[in-house]
Amino acid sequence: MKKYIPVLKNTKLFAGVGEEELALMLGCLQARLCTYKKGEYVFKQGERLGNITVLTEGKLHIQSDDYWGNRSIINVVNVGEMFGEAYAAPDSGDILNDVVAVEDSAVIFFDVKKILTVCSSACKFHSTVVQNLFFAISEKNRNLVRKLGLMAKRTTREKLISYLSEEAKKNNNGTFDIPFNRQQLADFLSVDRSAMSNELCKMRDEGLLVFKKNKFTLL
Amino acid sequence: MKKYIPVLKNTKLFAGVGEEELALMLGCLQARLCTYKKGEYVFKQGERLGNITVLTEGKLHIQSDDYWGNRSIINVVNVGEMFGEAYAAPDSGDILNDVVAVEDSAVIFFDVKKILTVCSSACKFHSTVVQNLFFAISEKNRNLVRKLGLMAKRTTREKLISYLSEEAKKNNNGTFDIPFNRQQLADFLSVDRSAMSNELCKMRDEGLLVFKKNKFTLL
DNA sequence: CTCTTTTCGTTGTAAAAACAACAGACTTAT
DNA sequence: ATAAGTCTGTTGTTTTTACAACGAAAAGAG
Repeated sequence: MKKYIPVLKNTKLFAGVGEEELALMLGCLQARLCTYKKGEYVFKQGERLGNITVLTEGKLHIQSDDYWGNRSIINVVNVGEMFGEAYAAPDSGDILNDVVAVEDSAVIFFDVKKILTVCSSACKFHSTVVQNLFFAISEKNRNLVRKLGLMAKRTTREKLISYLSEEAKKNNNGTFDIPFNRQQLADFLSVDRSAMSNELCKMRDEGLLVFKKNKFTLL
Repeated sequence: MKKYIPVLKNTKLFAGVGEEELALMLGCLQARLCTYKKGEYVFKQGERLGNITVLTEGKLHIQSDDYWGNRSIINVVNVGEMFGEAYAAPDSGDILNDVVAVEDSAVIFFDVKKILTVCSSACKFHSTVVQNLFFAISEKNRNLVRKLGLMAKRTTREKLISYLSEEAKKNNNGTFDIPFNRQQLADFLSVDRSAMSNELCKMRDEGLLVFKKNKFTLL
């Protein structure tokens, strides 16, 4: 687990905490490391959660499949990002989505109670972490609202334009890579893949954008 | 403002704080009361926010209108509920949605900094409020994910069934009132009103449910 | 390198939603 | 009580999406 300390140091959760303190806190917060092969589930819908988790290696999707097999990708978790923090409160109920590794991944679990309860001695950075946690969850909240704005768009084209514009803005560049293949992008936007592919090509033919595989350029 | 202390006492934000302490905290947290007539805006998209707010009277919608006039209702704020808490972090950026009074309303504003900074003396309940704030924002997070699940549904019928089922569960009763008229429900689900109305009537004719105005019964 | 599997674009058809327009029921204000 | 305005359901048309099926290109395995 030690080897991930440099990763943890750069997370939003542990912002402002030094490597030495971090090493101490790993014990204090009862950190556990688990690894997952591509395709394995970290959590499944309906489970209970008593942990806050940080992805230290790989990539995860937060998603759910409905009765008919339609998949909906809620969010992507990248290295250094946190997940499960919305279930930190004691009466949070079952988790609503699956969390699945889309690459070989490593996850560190922290005991929620240990984080929320101010500890006795060593960890003077404890209160920093609690505040970090609050800010991080606020940010996630804003991102969820942003995604809701995306999902509220009525047509596939509007969804694509909104999504790609945001990605361009995020990268400060009209050219950028998206973290999805076509099927995943369709699942993220909740549309049919072939219809989306069709619409993308129409937009390309109209001169709105160009793309090659996952690299897009807005014109 | 005093007259709203009983309301505040029952909010999730001030859970566990007595009325006397609350009276003190109002000053400590620099509470301000504002009232709004039906239809007035509390916040507009693009503004900055340095407050956490509690609705003490009336009803609000968090919504946004796109370029073509399509309205999307993100959420409803009822008496005793909080809003704006996702912008408590210092670098939260502009707010993404409008907040509008759908009834004559009263809102109490609290200074975010005063809440997050532990105060000197009187307010021994300060840390309670900070933890309440964290739990409340976690819950809102879960609700946003739930709404995303709704929006991910591909057809109007599926959206309706999901929404109405959740409302029934929330009320522990197959018969319940919804807080929307038809146009608002359509805006909440991001579908066309007439198409939705049509679908509702088809579902009624198929014997799935009955309704009269805002009162629905699932069968 | 060859074979297999996955990804992506393309097409045609069927289903669903958006849109527009309108009439009747219900509300609200005067 | 009347008139004006709003809300809701209904219908027909147009647009968009979903679905299914397939071939070519790309990626991965042996």
